Amino acid sequence: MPSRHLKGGCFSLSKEARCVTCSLSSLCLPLSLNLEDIDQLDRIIKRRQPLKKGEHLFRQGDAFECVYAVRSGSLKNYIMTNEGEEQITNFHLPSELVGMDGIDCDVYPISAKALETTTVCEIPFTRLEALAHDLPDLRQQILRIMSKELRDDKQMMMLLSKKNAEERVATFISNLSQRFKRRGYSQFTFRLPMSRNEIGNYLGLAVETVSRVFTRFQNAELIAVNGKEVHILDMDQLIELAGMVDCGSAQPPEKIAAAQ
Amino acid sequence: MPSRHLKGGCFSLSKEARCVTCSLSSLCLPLSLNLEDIDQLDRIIKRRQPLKKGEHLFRQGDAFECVYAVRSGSLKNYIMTNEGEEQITNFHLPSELVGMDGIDCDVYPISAKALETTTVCEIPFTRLEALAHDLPDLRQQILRIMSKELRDDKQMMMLLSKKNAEERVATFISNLSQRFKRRGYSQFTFRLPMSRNEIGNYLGLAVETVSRVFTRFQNAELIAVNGKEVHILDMDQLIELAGMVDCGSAQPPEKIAAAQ
DNA sequence: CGTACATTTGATCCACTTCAAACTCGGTGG
DNA sequence: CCACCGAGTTTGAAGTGGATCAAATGTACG
Repeated sequence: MPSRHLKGGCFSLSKEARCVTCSLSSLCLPLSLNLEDIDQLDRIIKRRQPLKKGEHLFRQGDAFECVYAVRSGSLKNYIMTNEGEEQITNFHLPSELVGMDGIDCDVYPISAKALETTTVCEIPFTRLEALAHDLPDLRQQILRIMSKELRDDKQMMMLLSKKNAEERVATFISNLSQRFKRRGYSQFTFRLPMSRNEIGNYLGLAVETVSRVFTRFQNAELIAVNGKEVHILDMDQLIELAGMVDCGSAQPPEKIAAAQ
Repeated sequence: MPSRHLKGGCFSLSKEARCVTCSLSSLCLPLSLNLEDIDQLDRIIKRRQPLKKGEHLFRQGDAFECVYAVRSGSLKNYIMTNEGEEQITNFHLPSELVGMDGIDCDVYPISAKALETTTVCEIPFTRLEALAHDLPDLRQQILRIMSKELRDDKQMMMLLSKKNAEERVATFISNLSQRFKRRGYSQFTFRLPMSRNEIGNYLGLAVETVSRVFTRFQNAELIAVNGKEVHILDMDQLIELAGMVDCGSAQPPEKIAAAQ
């Protein structure tokens, strides 16, 4: 299989930290690259020390230099309103790419902060760009990732402008569930890495409203909640309640839309 | 004084319709390309017959084949909720690129419809991709355009989840004003290409609310409105009211964020 | 010049926010 | 080992911004 020799200088941390052996590679940047190309990508990626909960990966206004792939843990992205309050724009789970919206600025337009202990792969953007010059598949994958984020953003706009509180929370939970599933975790039982406050901020709701909807869902036996632990008891109804399916958010674009 | 006509750079269509002579090229895809490269880009671009008001450029679910640059007129993008109502996700003015969020689907995830008589440049995506293989500047420009859209989307999320009705409308008007200005039109006097209904849909407000805010602004002598004609009387206060500056939405990323 | 549609205005209603207070839980130090 | 603290969460009560309903006015266009 891998004809290439292991690159020199892989000690303690870096030993296992290679794209070829990474269980997330099929969801991440290396997708659709062949082994040699993955190896090239590997060489420009730095594995950083884990971030502790609450630490920033980067701050709005920092010089834009790298994009990052989450390896474990989770992050939130947020921007600041001019009154100084934060608006969370995204949560990131393992395999997801962070920082792509800084490409045409010299600085990151958003901040990224760890919700728990989190490890990331650091990818210097200029080197990624240079590599993409030679690897059409990598280029395409970058575009795919960005256009997927664009589509997710449109779904989020729809949520914020058309859905009521229950639909928002149902959408949020079922979306998380699908993402966990894709990453090999249970789709029915998981731990929310973010606080109620952060959920509310993200969904455009007051904390109290989020809390109330959680209890309502619990009473309706849709879910069972214990602090941050969530069990989904009735997935069908939850998705039904969520309203619209997040087409393309969880699954690759099969022939879903073809039916239309 | 009435707003000038949109001079997308064409009288008899195909003859004048070349990127090199197009007045929009500095805002559009050719930005930062040299003359030769522009010429190459030119060759893959098709100029279509103008769309009439209400016609679709493409529909959600159509096979994804091309991206489009608006040359004159304007478009709206929208997605359908599963109840069949539309959610407008964007309005597009001349020089703006449409359809990039379809890249990783086989189909367009949104619809694009003309708000008025509109001409576009049609760019077959596979050919664009092939060309981008040889032109790093073009590649970068594509990334820039997409990442700019990502940033605009985050701003929109902030608007939808944190701003009240007046702030939303003020943001909307001042944002349009800046975009018109960049394109060489008056920033103080312009014609809204969309209906009140569409504004409300886009901003997550009921039509009635939009209308009320317009009259309130008019009474406060912030703006003067006559149907779709808008005069901005007090730009400073309007921007003040809009709350947060759309950093990067209108201007290229100067050293705005550096101050932080 | 009249019909259909878009916009405006007024009156009422309601989902969510806000304010206030109790409760839970993980951690910490006496 | 347990009392205590503070942040996060839940619950209750009251207030409100914008939605909805209804109707009048304005406007485009065949």
